[in-house]
Amino acid sequence: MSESNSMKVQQAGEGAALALDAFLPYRAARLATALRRALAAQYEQRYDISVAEWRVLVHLTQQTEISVRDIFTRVDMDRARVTRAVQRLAARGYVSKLVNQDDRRLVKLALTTSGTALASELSALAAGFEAEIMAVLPDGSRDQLMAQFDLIEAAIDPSRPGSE
Amino acid sequence: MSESNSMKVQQAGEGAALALDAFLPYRAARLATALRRALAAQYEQRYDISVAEWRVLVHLTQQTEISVRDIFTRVDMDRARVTRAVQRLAARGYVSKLVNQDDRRLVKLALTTSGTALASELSALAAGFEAEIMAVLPDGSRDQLMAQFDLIEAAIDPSRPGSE
DNA sequence: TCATATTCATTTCAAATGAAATGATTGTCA
DNA sequence: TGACAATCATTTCATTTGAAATGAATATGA
Repeated sequence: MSESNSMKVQQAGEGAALALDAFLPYRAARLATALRRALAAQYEQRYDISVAEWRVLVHLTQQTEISVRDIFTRVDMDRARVTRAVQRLAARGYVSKLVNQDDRRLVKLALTTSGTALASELSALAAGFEAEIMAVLPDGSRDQLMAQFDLIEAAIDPSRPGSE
Repeated sequence: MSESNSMKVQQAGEGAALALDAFLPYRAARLATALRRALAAQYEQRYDISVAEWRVLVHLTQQTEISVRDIFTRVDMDRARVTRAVQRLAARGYVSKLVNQDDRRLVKLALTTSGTALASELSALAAGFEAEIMAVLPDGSRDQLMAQFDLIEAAIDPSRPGSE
């Protein structure tokens, strides 16, 4: 510590002082972290489910008989993370994992009965959480936000337009 | 694989099928990741700077003579991550680290001359990146987004209202 | 048909992460 | 004043992460 330094320290300012609090990537990251933490606090200990596992579970409520690839291309996790989440969920009996006989490289994932029950509980929890937050925003904010998010994502990665 | 299973698989649906694509925490996470990746792609290799280091640098353009604590309470990184980012930045001469003589537990961080120069380049890069994205949104979207983000964050953590 | 390329899920391994422990300093209050 | 609590930055250590390697299966094309 207290490095013997002949380095010159310069006052901040003058240059291009980026306003971090109004900088979209920073604000988006901060918002996402706050939301993730607050939501995870409601299910992580109670159900012993990680964020990655939560995402896989909820995704499986939308489409069943789906592969690992189907999930990680949409859910913004890499293949390894999905594989691990699925392993834990399968080990606990929430998800069934079968080989797709049409293409035996693929895995056929589906919720089990207990997985469906758990996913329902988690979905209800999540919906309630979101409703509480949305209550503080003006009407129509949600659709507005989603539309803006869509536009921004399209601007970043033009190869992934719209929903799918 | 192909676990011998007598588990029953249930069709998805019926329960509470949460619409993931319209679920705020999920969409915020996806947006934040997309933005972070796209921006980092522009500076990580070119300047050999990590995301954490970028945040510390830019934060130091806003306020100098600041402590590790000042940064991690605002920048959404834990203490260890800030400490490590600062260490790498100091080792490369971008940041000076001195003991605060008023309270010798605290560190007094500041940009060096070369750190200021680097931060300026990075800020310009970031501003350009953001401008490109904002160009696809209707006028006024930025302020609208920031206002909405503020409200949401306030709803999540009432102890951290507004900017400060 | 056969050789090669591609795709998928998993595993490996090095690096990043963060909760808790540590050591140093300052604050509190009897 | 002195004992104890609180705060700060750092380090430790076990876990998580993700890029690349692996092995298995399918697609391609000569």
